[in-house]
Amino acid sequence: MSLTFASWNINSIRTRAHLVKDWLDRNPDCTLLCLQEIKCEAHQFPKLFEEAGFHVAVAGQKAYNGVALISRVPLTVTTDHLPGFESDEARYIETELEGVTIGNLYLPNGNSGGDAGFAKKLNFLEALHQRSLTLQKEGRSFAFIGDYNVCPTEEDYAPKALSPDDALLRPESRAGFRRLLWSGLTDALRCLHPAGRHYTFWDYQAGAYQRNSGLRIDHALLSPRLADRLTGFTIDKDERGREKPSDHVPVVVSLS
DNA sequence: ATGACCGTCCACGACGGA
Repeated sequence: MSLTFASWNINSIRTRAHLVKDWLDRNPDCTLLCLQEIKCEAHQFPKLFEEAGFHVAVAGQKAYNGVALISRVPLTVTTDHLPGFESDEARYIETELEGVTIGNLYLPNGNSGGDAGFAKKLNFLEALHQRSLTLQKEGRSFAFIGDYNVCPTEEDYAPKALSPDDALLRPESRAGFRRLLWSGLTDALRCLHPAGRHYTFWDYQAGAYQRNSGLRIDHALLSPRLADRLTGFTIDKDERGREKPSDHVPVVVSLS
């Protein structure tokens, strides 16, 4: 049975609900959309999706962070936080869909809050690694999809788009991402495109999109049996050119 | 060479984002 799901850091769902609804209408094959940075509490999440027949699950908070699921089929939430990541911040929600566990994540950026802020980023990566081991031990097929705030290699950001000591590039951040790969997971984009620059984010400043000065920070990591079903990983770059866009674009995973 | 954006809130400036 085929399955298509997507991820999009929307940078405020209340500001961009119409863009999300338009996108869903133009992508009828996408069963589940994972959102990050909704920047609101559950009760503030726009009602138009449920009014249109979608199923919605929200892990929200005031002003910052927040993740949500919008589904064409009824939703079962397995957890609304990442086990082992001790924090009030709403950064993880997980569902099970057609026998596949899908973890929707928003990793801490790690540039603010000094050493403690960076440690929070590494703690999240380690908790995600533990989640990977747990799910594999349980024999489950799963995907971790979302905004990782990590450029895994030098090929994953435009020259000079970030300062060399940025938290998105730090060796410890990249080691945390590689540890997920070593646990057996497959980077969907690199599975299909082993080389080449494919960005998912362009800063609002300095005409970054027009200059294609972007980053690859939105990723989908797949468990082994799911990776065997991978048929497509699409970056919907055109969304960045719309009126009042998010700074991230949707990424879409297709499985056979 | 430099600066350049955006969304949120006990809102008109500070903070976080990346």
